Amino acid sequence: MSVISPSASASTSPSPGGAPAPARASAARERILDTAFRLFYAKGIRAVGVDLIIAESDVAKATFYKHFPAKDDLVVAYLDKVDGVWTGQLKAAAEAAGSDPADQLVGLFDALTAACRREGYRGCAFINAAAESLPGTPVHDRTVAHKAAVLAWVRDLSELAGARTPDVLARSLTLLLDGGLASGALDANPEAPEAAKVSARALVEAATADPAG
Amino acid sequence: MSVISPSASASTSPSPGGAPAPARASAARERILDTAFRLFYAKGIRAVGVDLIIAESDVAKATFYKHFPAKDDLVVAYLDKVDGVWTGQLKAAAEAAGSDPADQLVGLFDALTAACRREGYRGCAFINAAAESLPGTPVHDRTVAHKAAVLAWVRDLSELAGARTPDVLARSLTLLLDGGLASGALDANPEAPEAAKVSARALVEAATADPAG
DNA sequence: CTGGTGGTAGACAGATCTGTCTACTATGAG
DNA sequence: CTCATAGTAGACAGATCTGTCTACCACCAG
Repeated sequence: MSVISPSASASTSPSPGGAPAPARASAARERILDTAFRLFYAKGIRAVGVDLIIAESDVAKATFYKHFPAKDDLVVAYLDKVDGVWTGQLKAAAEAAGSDPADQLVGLFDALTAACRREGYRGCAFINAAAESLPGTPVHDRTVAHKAAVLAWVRDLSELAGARTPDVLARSLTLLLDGGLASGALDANPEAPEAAKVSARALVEAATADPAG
Repeated sequence: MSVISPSASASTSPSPGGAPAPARASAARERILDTAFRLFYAKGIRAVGVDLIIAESDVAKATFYKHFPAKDDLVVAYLDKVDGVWTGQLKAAAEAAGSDPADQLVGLFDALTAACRREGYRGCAFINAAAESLPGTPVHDRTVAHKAAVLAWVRDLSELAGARTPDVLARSLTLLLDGGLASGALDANPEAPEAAKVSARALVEAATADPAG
């Protein structure tokens, strides 16, 4: 837990032409990460060897291992990337549903519907990664952290929506979400995300309805 | 789709002493399958090599390949076994809740709670297997078939319970169930199965309540 | 001109994994 | 006794996978 990069953002040469390599985000590294994003998700992590990623990224083996000393480092970077994309889609779907937190809790399920519809949809990258890793490993921990972050966000929304038991509501909604993510991979049928949204609405309404006056 | 075993059940020698090998279920085969059940679930399918299964089963390599010509054949047999066990637990939990189908729909979630509590729980074997296989392969198909069978069973119960839209209710409940199975592996916290059951009750009541008179 | 940085190309080592094959043993039925 | 069946023990081939290492190239800052 040392300071990794003192004044990491204070790049002395702030991308002169805009072209080359600002420290961490070299073109080669991005190519590797993009390839990993595509292949790991499509085929599974263990099913994709570093040799394939290297070939499809058009980089040299030494370049690969310079950026990612071990395959697992790339896997974690891949999960970081998926986290950014998926969390962004969830929040965008929620905000698209309006400013009412209760509506947002229902609206976020539109991200699920869209995900399941996508060509090559193969379930939740995190659940899949967890299935291929052992508890306690960095990869598994990254998955747990992602799910905890989503749960915390939904819990905050539930509180804003005035749920009587925001913890229970958030847990139920993420359960529906995870179920939809997992089922969507096994059943192309669009019924699943639809049912998830309908159920989410029912649960949100039940949890926020005024019992008396 | 040919007839695999004409009069398969008509074993000419119906287990004289009860001891030896009634055709398909030799002791060696059972040992292999038991070992696979344990190791595949605990570590993942790709993470377990046939050599390890052979060593832990105390069989010879030739014996292994006689019973399971390829590793994937063992994987499918493993999923068949899991299907039997898990489906049995689901139905037992449902029946333990009484004779009212609505109660059974809620009670089946007790199987989820029990599963998540078990030492070494690592999620749903089928979701995990799907994460490690490609759509269209026998292993993946077996997973899809299992999920379809559970959905069909829950749908029948929903109909018996008098749900207005048994399809939607069944879909929602299996979503909660799958979500609980997936989350349980990422979050030892027993809140998840509890929330699943509470939500299930709410959804069942909402779906079967008499809207007017 | 020099030296550091980031990259290319690819051989290589060592482990591991699936599946085959040979040779031998035990047992029970006819 | 004979023969088929089920099993044991383990070498072996061939593929694949991670990670290392050598050698070379291009560019830019000082």
